[in-house]
Amino acid sequence: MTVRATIREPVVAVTTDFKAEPPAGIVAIAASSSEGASVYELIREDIIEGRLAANERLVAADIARRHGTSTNPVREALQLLRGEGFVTFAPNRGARVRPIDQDFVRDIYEIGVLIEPALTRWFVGMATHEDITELERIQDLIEENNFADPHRHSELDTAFHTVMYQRHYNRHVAELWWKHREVLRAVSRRYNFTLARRATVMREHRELIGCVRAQDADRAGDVIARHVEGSGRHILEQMRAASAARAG
Amino acid sequence: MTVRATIREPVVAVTTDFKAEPPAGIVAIAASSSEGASVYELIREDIIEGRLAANERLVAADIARRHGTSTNPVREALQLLRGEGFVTFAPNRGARVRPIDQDFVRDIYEIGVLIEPALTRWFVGMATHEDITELERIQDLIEENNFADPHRHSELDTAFHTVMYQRHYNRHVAELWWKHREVLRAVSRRYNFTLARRATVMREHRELIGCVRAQDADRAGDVIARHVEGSGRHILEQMRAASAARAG
DNA sequence: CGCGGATGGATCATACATTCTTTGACGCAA
DNA sequence: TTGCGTCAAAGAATGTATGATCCATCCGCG
Repeated sequence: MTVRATIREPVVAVTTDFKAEPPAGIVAIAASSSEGASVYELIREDIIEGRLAANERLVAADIARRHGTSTNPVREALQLLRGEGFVTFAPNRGARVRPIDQDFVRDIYEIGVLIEPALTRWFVGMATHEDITELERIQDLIEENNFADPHRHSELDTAFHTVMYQRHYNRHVAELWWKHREVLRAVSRRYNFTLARRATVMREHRELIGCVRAQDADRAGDVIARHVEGSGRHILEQMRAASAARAG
Repeated sequence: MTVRATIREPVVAVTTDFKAEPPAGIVAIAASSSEGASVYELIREDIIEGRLAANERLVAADIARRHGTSTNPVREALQLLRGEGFVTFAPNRGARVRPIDQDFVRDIYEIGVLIEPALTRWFVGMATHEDITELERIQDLIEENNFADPHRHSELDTAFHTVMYQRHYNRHVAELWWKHREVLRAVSRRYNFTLARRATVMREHRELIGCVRAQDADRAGDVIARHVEGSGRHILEQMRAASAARAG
């Protein structure tokens, strides 16, 4: 939350500095107003981060008061979120938070398993020498960080995949990937990486680079499928563990 | 447009009567109000049907006047459409129609090629004898109609696929499929089926039923991939032909 | 248990303030 | 004359405020 306040100052993008950004062409839905953080973003964050309980009612007037605006922008933000699937509406009964539960996460990562291999296969056929160098550079940074700074890992990991997908001709698929990626990133922020998962991530990234270098698109697709599948399962396991801990 | 006026009367759903409906659990975003046709639906139809030109500006006040409402519901509808990808926004410059062009259609059907095989494979493992009977019944009706009534074919064809996907556990994927299906259906309404395509559709549907009966999930997935791919290419070809005709 | 009012809130209609974009007229300079 | 920058006015987007109306839910009363 407080981080947002500092965002206004011009961030000098050093080449080694990674900030998770949508692949070019995908307009971060972002603020429609001049304000740094739109109501839309605030509500969305609250939902994904779990600050709003599942199925909690979203009363327009309350939200407006809380964020110091009127109901009109709030209602528009809620409609936007509805279109994106984060909020459900019942006629004349207003909006509710769509639960970001295990089913939701499973649904999301399964879509990733279906589409990322296709994106990856395409990338293998389009990769330049510079792309491979960039992938290796990022992977070096990932290993250098070695999960010490979770947030940095998340940014680097996203950058790794963005290098592969950002130029894909199918902007819808790329956008689909990006939206799902954001959700999973937010959810996984709540948990830590197991040692097993850390090792697997490193191995699979290196294996992937090898496939790209060897121009083996099909194997790259398989690796990515395994990678995404494993990532999703890992998050699900963490969620299960956490809910089991809460329960008893 | 005038058709909408009759929608209010209760449609008695005879079993042999097919009306394309979203798979259970998918709330047709539909009206938030009591009105039969919400502003949302009207704008959406206008975009998909091509009545609104690509990149045309969507001025809230105009739309409100045209539909006899105030700007408030219109703005919400536009945000909803933004979330669904039918409308693009530029800060302080309002909304524009996202072009439903060849690239758009290609993007959409490619997503279908990626996800429908997974849905189908799952269905093969879950299909009951009743499901197969239902598929055959629908296919019989399709062949009986034999493309004579294009609208009826569209409804039946959608029903065929809905039988397979409607019970899938991953509601996100099912919803994704449904949304894309609706778009493709609307676009393809503008064109006719070639004779070649008609034959292929029949053959693939029958082949698919055979796979389900034989419990061959992988082959069913392959058939569906080919089926969706072919369907997408067919629409694209029609669009190309039409635009070539316009141009020259 | 069922019914009727009370209440909260959704939905919509207006009206208006503010800010941004666009556009075209105008004037100055090459 | 032509090109270009300036600037004011119009057109819209965006946000605020307020009231009307309708619907869902709750609560007390019979």
